[in-house]
Amino acid sequence: MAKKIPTKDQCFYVSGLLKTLAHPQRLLILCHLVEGPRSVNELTELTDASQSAVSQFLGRMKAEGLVKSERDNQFNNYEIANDQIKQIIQALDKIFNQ
Amino acid sequence: MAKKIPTKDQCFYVSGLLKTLAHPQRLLILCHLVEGPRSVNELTELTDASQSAVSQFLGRMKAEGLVKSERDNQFNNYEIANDQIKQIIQALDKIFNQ
DNA sequence: TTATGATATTATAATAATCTAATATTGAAA
DNA sequence: TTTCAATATTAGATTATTATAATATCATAA
Repeated sequence: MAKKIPTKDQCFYVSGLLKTLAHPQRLLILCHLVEGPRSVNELTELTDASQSAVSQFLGRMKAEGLVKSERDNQFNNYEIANDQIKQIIQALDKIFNQ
Repeated sequence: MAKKIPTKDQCFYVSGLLKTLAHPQRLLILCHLVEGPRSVNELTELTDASQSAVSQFLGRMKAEGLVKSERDNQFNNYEIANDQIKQIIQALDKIFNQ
């Protein structure tokens, strides 16, 4: 069977996701989130970005559907939004980390 | 065994690659190149970008090591530079195209 | 209440990316 | 040698992205 080349719409959609992934600290945050939910504070400590920056990263990734969050009183715990995102991170890990 | 979180250096490197991938027409070009080498003209016809834009896309992707090119007289045939790049495209295809 | 820790928002300056138009190069063919 | 097709380069205006600083919100504890 012949390979299917993606449509322009698909390329727009996927490249939009990649654009959000394509930032060193957002990517690092997502790698951590693959391990499980983390609070903003935890993620701030795990990266070397400021609290404001991390909150903005998470806000953008949430707006674009890469992560979701659940409030636990003062804490806001973020996690990977869906399996496609998890699969991208895992695929990148497999390709570059072995 | 515990999962390995990438180092900052790895995140910089991979996010740099992703940044170059994260463009609808560059991504489409790469999807075509997975099928085999293509000339600049062919790629210009397969996308709806101008010849100048396609040449610039290819130039950037070549500079960043995503593609390589081989001149065949007047033609310049581009292809995927290495297996890691091919694997990224194929992984994305698997995740989003099925 | 007041204070405090956790998080979000806003504004802004600096930088980077993008597209287009114009022009240059290069090899082959006439 | 002139022409033409294929490709590359350059310059510029426009727009997007980024990091930082300052401030706001909001829940809890004192």
